[in-house]
Amino acid sequence: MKEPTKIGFAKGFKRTPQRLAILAYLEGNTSHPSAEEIFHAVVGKDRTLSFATVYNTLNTLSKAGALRELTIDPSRKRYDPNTGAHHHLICMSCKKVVDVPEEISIDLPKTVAQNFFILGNHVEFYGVCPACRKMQKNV
Amino acid sequence: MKEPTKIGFAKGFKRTPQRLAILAYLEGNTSHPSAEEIFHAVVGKDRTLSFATVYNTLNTLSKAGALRELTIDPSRKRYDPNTGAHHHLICMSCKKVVDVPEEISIDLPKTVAQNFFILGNHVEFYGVCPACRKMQKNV
DNA sequence: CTCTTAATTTATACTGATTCTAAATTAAGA
DNA sequence: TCTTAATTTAGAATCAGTATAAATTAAGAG
Repeated sequence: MKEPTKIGFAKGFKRTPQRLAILAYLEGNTSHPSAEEIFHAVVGKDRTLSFATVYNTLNTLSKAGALRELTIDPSRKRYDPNTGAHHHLICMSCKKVVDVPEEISIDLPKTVAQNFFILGNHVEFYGVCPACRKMQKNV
Repeated sequence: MKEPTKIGFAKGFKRTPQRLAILAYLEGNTSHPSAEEIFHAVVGKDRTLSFATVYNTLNTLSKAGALRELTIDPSRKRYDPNTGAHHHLICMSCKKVVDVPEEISIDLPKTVAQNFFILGNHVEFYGVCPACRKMQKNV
């Protein structure tokens, strides 16, 4: 009598080949892919996959809390299967996004918090990745 | 021989009524408006304003560093005339965005920073604003 | 003040991301 | 094996934002 460990396997969710392929691609993925990137990667495994299914699945997983929608890129959503508290390092040059696995606790003085009940935070660090640093030096 | 204090007034930039109206609306504005909100607010003052001009002006101001484009809202860009280092408090219920005027310095251990050259950070605090807290209690 | 010109505005067409719709398919469980 | 609700699908629709090209105009020269 095992509890299902993953969304998509929970009661009321069907174990479709499309979902399994998307989940397999996402599992442990740290590249913060967009819907389009997910579609292209997964359609290679499951030829029948449609774009609409990618969106459906991503929305279902997000609502179920099994996936985090990142609002980091001004032009599209990116998806992160790591739902634990962590942060991101963004290369301002090539736009690569890298995980910062630490939790960061920041205390805001009450005056600053303006009576908000604070539940969490997300830090985006902006910088230049090693590869881009090298490029810049060569120019 | 005054230096122009604002973008849009600098050499090579024309002082058009549309720009002046947009700048006037943005000046000191802490509501983090979207392009659409800006258009609606400003078209009331200057009937001739077009949507395209709003985008043109916002892009010009952003490139010139007089305006910050916020990537906070998954569905559209928001604009912040406060270009100094600060952070944001986001109500998860009503989506209101409030400024956190403090600078926050976070040191990342080298191992975590993965050799990125870090230039800055932006913290999003997620919480529930006072108004929404009251609502929730009443439900 | 008038002229010239490059910057700007505008309407409109277009793109790209995402959502919606409605019909066809299918996993799951009786 | 059957039934049914969940899912997939193609394609249309929507929405934010960008591109285009013609018309307008601010600004500086004379």
